[in-house]
Amino acid sequence: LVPKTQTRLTKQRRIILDELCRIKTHPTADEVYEIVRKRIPRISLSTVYRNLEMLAEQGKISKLGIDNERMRFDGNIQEHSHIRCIICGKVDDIPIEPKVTWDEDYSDLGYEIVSCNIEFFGKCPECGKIEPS
Amino acid sequence: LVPKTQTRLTKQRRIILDELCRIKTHPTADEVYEIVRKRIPRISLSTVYRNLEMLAEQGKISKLGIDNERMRFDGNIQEHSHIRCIICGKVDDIPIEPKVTWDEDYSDLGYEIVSCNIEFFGKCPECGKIEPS
DNA sequence: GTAATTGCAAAAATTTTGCCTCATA
DNA sequence: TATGAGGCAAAATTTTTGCAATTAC
Repeated sequence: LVPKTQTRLTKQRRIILDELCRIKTHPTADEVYEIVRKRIPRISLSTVYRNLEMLAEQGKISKLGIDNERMRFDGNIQEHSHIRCIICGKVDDIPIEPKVTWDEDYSDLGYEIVSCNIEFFGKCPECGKIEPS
Repeated sequence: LVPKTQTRLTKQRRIILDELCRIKTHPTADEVYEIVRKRIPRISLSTVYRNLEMLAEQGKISKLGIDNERMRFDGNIQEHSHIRCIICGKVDDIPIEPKVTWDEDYSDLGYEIVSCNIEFFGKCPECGKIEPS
């Protein structure tokens, strides 16, 4: 059995979540720190990191991009998508480009859309064997 | 006029590109360093970084994920996609989920596909004004 | 009261830069 | 031979960790 450890709603945690839900941008840890510091001047950056991590684990916030991402390089410059193993982090190529369509008119976003990238997530053959769903 | 600066094909650059095209994985800079080191034992990690950067700029290799990505957090846990400005890096929400379809049968990848993420790239209203295409 | 959490400082991990030497074109 | 590029070491940047003090429950 896993000893269930309670989580306490500290002022720091509450305010970090509160601010993150309020703002429309997608701040980095450092930016969250600067925002929260206006309400808790003595908060430390490591508290921000720890709480962002915990809130994301609990599904109360989400992370953009890939967890612990370091830049990866690809010698194949043909257009192709990737699939990333959610267990071991391995990245493989997907040979055929999927199609992306949307019904909504995105023009009022004000963005000029240039391209899009699709990344799949799944369990690779090895990890699927070890941890069957 | 921009003084065109020539690029030289050094042994280091040639071998980095060669190895990156050979392997099917998508190594980090550090992993490229370890691979290339078998052929050029005295190469330095900074040379690897510099060349990966240059090769990517020249379009001879590509980078997975976002350039200079730091982890970003989002207080909105509704499923939604994002669009990232290719000029200033700002990330905005896209309200309606686009649809992804594919014709190919991906089952022989051996992956159990769990989800996929679509990220759009474009010019945000501000940057589109400054640098019209 | 107990143990989860904080703040601080130091360490770890990743990437970039300065500078002098080397070697490609 | 001129200058782009490399090697090395140091700096910069981002994230994690150890620990004593604090605080939510």
